[in-house]
Amino acid sequence: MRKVRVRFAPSPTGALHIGGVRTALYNYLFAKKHGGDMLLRIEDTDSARFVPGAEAYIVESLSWLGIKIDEGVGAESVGPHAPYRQSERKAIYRKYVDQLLNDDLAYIAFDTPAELDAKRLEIANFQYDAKTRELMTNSLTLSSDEVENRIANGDQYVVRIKVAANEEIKVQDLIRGEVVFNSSVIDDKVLFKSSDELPTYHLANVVDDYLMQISHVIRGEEWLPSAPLHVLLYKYLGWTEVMPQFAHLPLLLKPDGNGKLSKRDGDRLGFPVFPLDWTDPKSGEKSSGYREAGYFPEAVVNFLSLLGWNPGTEQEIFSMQELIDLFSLDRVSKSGAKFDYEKGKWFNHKYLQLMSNDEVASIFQTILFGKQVVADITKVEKIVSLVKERANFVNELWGQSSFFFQAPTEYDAKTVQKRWKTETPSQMEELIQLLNSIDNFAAENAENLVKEWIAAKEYNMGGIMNAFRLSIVGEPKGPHMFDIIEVIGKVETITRLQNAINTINN
RNA sequence: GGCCCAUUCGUCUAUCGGUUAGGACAUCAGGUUUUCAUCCUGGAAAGAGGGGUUCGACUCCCCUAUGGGCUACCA
Repeated sequence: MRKVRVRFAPSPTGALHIGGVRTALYNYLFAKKHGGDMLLRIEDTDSARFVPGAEAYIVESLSWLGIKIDEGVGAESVGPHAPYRQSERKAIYRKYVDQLLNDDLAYIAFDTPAELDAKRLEIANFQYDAKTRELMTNSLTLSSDEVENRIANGDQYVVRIKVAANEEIKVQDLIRGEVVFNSSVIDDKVLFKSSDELPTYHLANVVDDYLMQISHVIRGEEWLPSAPLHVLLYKYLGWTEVMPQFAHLPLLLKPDGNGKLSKRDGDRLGFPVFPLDWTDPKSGEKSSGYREAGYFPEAVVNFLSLLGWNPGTEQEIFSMQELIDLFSLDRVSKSGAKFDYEKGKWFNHKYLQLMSNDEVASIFQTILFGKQVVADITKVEKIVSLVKERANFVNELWGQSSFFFQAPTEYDAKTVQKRWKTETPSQMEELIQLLNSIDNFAAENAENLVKEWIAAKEYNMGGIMNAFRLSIVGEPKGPHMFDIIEVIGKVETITRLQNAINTINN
């Protein structure tokens, strides 16, 4: 059995889409499951669409997510098939173009884009193929002298594959089974263009997969229609024996309505569709990423892994290693999955709860620094333990705990109206007296003493506690009152109570 | 238009001919928390339609419908 070698082969045309991330993830899981290699190859044969920074973005994204590249761009050691950028492999492809030309399996065509457009207008559903190639300007209709003259003359040309009419082409897909195409629906695709001496995607992809000994091609479903062309290329080049196995993944769809998930959906519905923040170098347009939105990479990986695959059990939370152990292409679903952002948040919530308080505290502390809040790490850790379960993201912790660090500057009007009665100020004065006399401010002790006082005075428990909370927090929210005052301490507690008495209703 | 792929609760999905069609997210109702949130318990919620095949179809086949992808000198 052949060594498993898979590749992720994006084009550096912008930020890596979350669907692409999932494709990379599935490739990675499959490779690691079978002890194989994961390659990263950059498919930049279209210089017009090249975007600076996109490649670095892709590498950083995969690294953040914990998808390790064994070979190619971004790998620790580049590998035996370098270079792994197609633009740097220019010299390699020409040989195979010539081979196809010599074997009469491809031909040279001179039709300009304008002429092709004209043909499309002239003939409805025009396709450059066995039926129409005789009508066009190419090496099949021109004399060989004429062809040579034109090339010598500097005329631009392309090399097209010569697809035979009406033959069955079978694609074996690991997810979908056998898919049969009729060769007549495939056009004579351009394989190479003289303008930049570069192959197009199809040829470069097949040649590189062959040379890099790729065993499995795992890619998005949008490639299924061109799979028969690729099968044909393997056949024409004499490589059928080592042709990789194909697996076409279902697409990620819009959360609402229909269609492929796009950047616009993220903007419209308010969630990231990219792993990392990205600013388009040309337009300056910004897109938000999962990392900066506060997601843990493990949560994103877990979430994406289950969008189109599941192990058949009711387990929901998986480490990368568990995913590797469990992954199997025959458990990948066939139909597209609508992107359910709410579930993504839930995954992050789960991972936040799983993370230890000191880990969360150290992340939270950097957020606190950004807010000019300096706090001892043990105090931050204690606060994290009290509010962590309320949050989906570390960056939500501030909203849940700011009152630990800052006294309220205003008091929620509705709560004041509801909880601050005429007798409240004098009760709070009494509470101050009581708290002042307590030496052990640990939550349990303070709670017992305060409750005893309330009972002895026959005060209303809710009336006291809610006014107390309003004084300390400023709003009707937050964890257990006595946990809060234990953290902020006696002096601060009394200060806040006094401040509330002085401020509210004045 | 043509070709290809797909179709189970609102969403992600389990089921690989015989099940009260299961789980999760979201939602609703109770409970806990004298706050808010969390959490716990429970409820509602699905086989696109029509034909076959079969003792028996969500499951296999065909048709229809719907959705999606592709249809460039882009990937």
